[in-house]
Amino acid sequence: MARPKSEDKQKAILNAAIQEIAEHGVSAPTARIAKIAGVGEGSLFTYFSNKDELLNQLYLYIKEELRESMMSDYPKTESVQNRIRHAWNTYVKWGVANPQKRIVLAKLGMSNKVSEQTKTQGSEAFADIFNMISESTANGLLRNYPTSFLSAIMGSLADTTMNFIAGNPAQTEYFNNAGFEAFWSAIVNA
Amino acid sequence: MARPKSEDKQKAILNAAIQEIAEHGVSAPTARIAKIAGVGEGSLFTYFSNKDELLNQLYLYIKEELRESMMSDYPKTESVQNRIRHAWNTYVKWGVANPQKRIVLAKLGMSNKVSEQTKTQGSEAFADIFNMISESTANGLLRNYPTSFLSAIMGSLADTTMNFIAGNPAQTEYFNNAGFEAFWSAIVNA
Amino acid sequence: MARPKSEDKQKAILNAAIQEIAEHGVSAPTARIAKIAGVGEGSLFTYFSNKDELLNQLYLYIKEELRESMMSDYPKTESVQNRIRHAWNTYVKWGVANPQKRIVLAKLGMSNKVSEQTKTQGSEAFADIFNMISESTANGLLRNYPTSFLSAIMGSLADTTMNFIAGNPAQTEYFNNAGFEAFWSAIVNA
Amino acid sequence: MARPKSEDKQKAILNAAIQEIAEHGVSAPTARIAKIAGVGEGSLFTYFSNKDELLNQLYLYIKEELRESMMSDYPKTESVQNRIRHAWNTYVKWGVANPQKRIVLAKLGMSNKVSEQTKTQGSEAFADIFNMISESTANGLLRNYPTSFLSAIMGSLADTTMNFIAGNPAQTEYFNNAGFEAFWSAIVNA
DNA sequence: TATGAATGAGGATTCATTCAT
DNA sequence: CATGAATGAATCCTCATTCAT
Repeated sequence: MARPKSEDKQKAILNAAIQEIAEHGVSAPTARIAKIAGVGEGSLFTYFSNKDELLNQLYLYIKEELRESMMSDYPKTESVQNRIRHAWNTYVKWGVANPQKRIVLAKLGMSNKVSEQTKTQGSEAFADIFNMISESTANGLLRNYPTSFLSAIMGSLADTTMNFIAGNPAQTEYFNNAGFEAFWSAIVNA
Repeated sequence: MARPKSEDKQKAILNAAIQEIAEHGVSAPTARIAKIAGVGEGSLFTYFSNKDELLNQLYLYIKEELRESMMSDYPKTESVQNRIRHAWNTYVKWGVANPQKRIVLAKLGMSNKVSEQTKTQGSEAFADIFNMISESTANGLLRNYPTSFLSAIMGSLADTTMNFIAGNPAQTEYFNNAGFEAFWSAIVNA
Repeated sequence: MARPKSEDKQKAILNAAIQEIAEHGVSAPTARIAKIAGVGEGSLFTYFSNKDELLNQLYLYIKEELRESMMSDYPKTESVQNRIRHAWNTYVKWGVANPQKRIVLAKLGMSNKVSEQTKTQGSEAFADIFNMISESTANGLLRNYPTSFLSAIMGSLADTTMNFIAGNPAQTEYFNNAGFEAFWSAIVNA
Repeated sequence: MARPKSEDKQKAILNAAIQEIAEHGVSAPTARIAKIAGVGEGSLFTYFSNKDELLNQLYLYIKEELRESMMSDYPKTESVQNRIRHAWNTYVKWGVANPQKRIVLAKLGMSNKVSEQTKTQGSEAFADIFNMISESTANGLLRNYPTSFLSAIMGSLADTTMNFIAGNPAQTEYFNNAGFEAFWSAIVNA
């Protein structure tokens, strides 16, 4: 019986980690994360066996949230361009709405604490988008680049776009459109 | 803090820092950096007043090296497209030839140890390119986006390109061309 | 703290403690002991108010088991030499058969967690042997040393003997005899 | 140049460790050891890479001191019995004079932190005594037991003797003689 | 100026014990 | 009564920085 491991507390720790890591980097002390999460220093380790584990779980946690954001109302039946646009829009929207999570994802991605396996696992969530791009390459709509390259282009241009929106929130619409325009031109078969 | 006699030692420290930070991140101990540089761990602090200072100097050191690589044979008199292509090529070439420096630049860029001022100062070295893009926007060759946005697009697509080359050295030529093609399509006025 | 229903669980904990302490020392975590015992980590504290209490009880538990081993078929009516030989044999036999318990007894004996009172209490179980030696000293069979000294000599030589048997199980018989021979010569009145 | 690693400080740490471990066991905190040694908490780790290393070095340090005590005026040319008596006397004398070191040696010997290799190395210092016993066995003076068994008997009886002296300092002479008498009877060929 | 020993604040992690369930 | 989640004090160790040499 005993007290069951609370999912709330686990999430509180993950969210506290987001806050702290966004602000102070991957080296943010576990003690501070615990404090912000409102749990004891030791409790963090009942939910994550060690800091690395926390970092890896955090990476997947954010990726999963992003996936949900992008996939919840994914228009499977629409045209490819519309679907790509939808992916772009939802990604940018999420990034703008969750600047800390975006930063943390980037910091974790750079860190050698997050394993390749975790990164791979994180990417798998986006298989739908990957497949869509893959098909569009096959049918000649997009340039004949490796799908992973096209995906990476999307990621990097969307990130750049988000950075500019973050710096100029008033021009969210403008940069979102400009970014997509550039992106689309970059990948579409001429 | 007067400029110390040995400029060699200063560079040895910077280069050691590149090695260590590339491999172990910004948290690489100063003691290890000093050891690899072949100087005493205290000596590091006669060349850099503290670790943050070292990190900021390192950022500028690498940026400067990159600038030299890109600008040494910059074809001032050629067409804009050729100059942009030259910038792209030299950037990618440098990045491929100096994977550690590229990683370090990225890690330092993410870190909150490198000040905004330093980052700004690092960008100033690329004023020529910035200006060229600026002019090309004005004369209608490029899309009418803020120059900083166009520059950022270049940076992010070039980085993406380098990542793929790093993963597939045999296809250096292919990805360099594909990346540039995408980039050029992204920015050129339709 | 009222005597809990399950005496089995109490013993399970004591036996688990033997295992863990033999292998990892007195600092073996209560959580691990509980786990091996198959009880919740909190339950351990319903059987023993704290770790020190567990350690002290464990000391007595093993001593008591040893006493039973040595006394169950104690030949009260035989000659002194035979009785001493019987004590020696049963002690060595027990130690060889229960190497972990022997180690734990030694580790607990060294530890400052086990109180003097507990140690005294543990010795009282061997009053019969003590008395026998005492009488034998009085009637001139044994050297005129304090009984406690003679007892200690027996303990240390038996321990040494067991160590050698542990290292050379094939020569159990040999070392048992050699050890007793040395012991008897050491204490008998010349 | 810099400050040279002070041998004094190293010894201060070892001696502080003796004090603390004698009193509080192998789990004595490094911080407290450092404090008693009069050095910073961190300094301990410039002399010993970690606590285990400290423990192993401490074991050898004490063994070496014991060896010096026993060997400094070892009467190589005297009769075997005299030499054995000398070894016994100097051992007991050392143990009585250094009760803490004796306890620490015992505690370290029990601990799984001290490696077998260290223990072996610690024994090698007593090769002279070992050889003497070996020869005496060969020429029939001592019982025909393995030398290591005879050595162990000496160690255990001497330890027992020291324990009694520690408990009754006024009877040092008595127990020393009684102990040796028992020991000699135990090992000499009848 | 160069060195690396010295330092203590800081950080990850463990663990006996408590207490909600 | 049984459980194991919750806790924070305690512990080992690291590291930027200082300073004696």
